[in-house]
Amino acid sequence: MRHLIREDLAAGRCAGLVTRFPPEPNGYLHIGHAKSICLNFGLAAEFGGACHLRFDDTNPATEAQEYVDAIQRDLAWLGFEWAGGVRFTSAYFGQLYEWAVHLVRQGLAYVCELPLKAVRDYRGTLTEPGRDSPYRERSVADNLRLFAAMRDGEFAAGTACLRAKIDMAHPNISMRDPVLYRIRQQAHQRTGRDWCIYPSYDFAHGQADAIEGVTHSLCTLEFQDHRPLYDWFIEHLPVPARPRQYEFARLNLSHTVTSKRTLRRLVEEGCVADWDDPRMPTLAGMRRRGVRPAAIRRFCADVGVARADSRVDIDMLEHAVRDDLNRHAPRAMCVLRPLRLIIDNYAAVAGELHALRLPRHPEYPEWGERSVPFGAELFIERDDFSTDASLSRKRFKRLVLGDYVRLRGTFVIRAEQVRHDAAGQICAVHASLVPGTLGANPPPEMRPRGVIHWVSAVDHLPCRVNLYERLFTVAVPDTGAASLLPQLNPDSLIELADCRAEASLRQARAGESYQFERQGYFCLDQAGDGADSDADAPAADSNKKPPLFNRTIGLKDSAPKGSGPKDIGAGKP
RNA sequence: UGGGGUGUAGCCAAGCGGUAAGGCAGCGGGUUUUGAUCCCGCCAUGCGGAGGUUCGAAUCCUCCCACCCCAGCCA
Repeated sequence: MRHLIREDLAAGRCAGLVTRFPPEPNGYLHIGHAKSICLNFGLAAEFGGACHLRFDDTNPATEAQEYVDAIQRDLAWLGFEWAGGVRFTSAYFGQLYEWAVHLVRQGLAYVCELPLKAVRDYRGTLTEPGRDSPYRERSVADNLRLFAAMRDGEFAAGTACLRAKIDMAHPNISMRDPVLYRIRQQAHQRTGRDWCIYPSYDFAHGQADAIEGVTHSLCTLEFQDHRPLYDWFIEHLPVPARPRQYEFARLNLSHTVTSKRTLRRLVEEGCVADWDDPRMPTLAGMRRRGVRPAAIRRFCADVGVARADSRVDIDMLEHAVRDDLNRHAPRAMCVLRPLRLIIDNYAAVAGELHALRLPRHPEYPEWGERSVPFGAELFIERDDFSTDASLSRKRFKRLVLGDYVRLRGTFVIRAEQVRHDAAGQICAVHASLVPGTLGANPPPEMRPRGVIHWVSAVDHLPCRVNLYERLFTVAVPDTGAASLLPQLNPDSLIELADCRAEASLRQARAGESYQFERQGYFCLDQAGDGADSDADAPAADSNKKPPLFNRTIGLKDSAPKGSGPKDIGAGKP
């Protein structure tokens, strides 16, 4: 793509570079759009050009203001600024109409009154040529009069349309007298009732590009067949510029879908809560989930732009998200499934120690420290404790009765005994601190099996946590299936209601990301509209009900198979 | 069996006649008070296939094969 542009610039085919991102406001932006956005805006920035935002709103039947608002929000969030104001194809309806009349005058367009089904029949098939419409040879005068009548609402929808007169036997089907204008007795969200005829994509897109001075109109592969038509209009119309269309492959991602149609199905069939459900690959969903815009931009850069159909492994996206968060998320501790830990020799060993100062980020001391309450009564992860002493140290690097483990940031402890409740469930573990192990290693015989995280049982933030995983279990979802349900991951959302976060998280702001050590990246849930600015977003403790943290993504887990945190545990709640 | 495209590692992707970049995944090792991060190493005698041109071919030519898109008054 770069090569093409450099060539065009070098050959003097255009003075500068102008691109455009042309969404139709009929759905939310998703990760696939992000690729196009990064390409269009990125190229413009790289070549010192401009990129326009233009809503391709030529079909009032499916479009709505809700989407134009959401799209602008997502674009701004992603970090791109469009040149000039927001543009709309609908703003060019007047000019487009005049150009249609121009074609009629040139004898290059005619009003066709064939019913829809007949138009299809006359078009021929992939291997057979089409036949001329019986209305094809109408006089210019008749066509002028009829087209005006169309505009004036004298035809019912579907009874007439304006077609270009090109070649019904053309091997490229999109050149077989394509429709320029069709009748829609429908109010448009921007032009209201001004029009009852609307231009087709083919007739509107290239001309809108020309009006705006777009030099490189980048679109996806499926429009390749339309390029001759795009050029035909530009050649036959007195347009002010000669934009050119270039195509690239759209983004396909494994384990998810990137089609607005299927995304809509997920919402409408209740598979997810809404367009901004954190499991959705929409920009709104990913934002809610805690993905930062930089991660999406990085991912798009990693993926590259080519003309070969491909499907990118979602691992690549997840890597970009983790890599970005690793460098930007402060660390904290949070116990998801609490198990009480009582330290019997606390006073004797720790004395008056009631809090610890731990770094916000182990690699960036300049980020400062946070205070973490510490004491004789803590919570640890249920999955981090086992009474099974036969578990090997290599396989289970956590707390086992009679063995040692490091409490992250503090002492090494030894598990002494367990207490059970009336139902026979483990309800508490008694442990002892190993003296002299605060900031120092114990003698070899007391080597801890590993490091576990913890939270003070008396001073912490009770909270809820939503764990998200891939929406689809299959790498390549069948979007045509009667029901999407069988392909969905039943564990794509796990809601935990009784979690305990360290006290410093009371200061967390909506949308802010943290790494909960040993677990993953989480962010305080935010209103789905993305309107919160950091300044006035509510803090985690500002609400009555326990705050909700969304897991953006788990830490990479290299535990040997069958021994990972998810595979082994003392019990689930 | 019309037209338009595309084939480089498990997945993306550079390469544009001079002897196969990079990333993801995977594997092995080191560091580590996160089974994370970080660091080191391995991972295409091979570029869809077969011929040909050339001192030299993933790059040029020929033929073949596979896959994708097009028959909306959607975009």
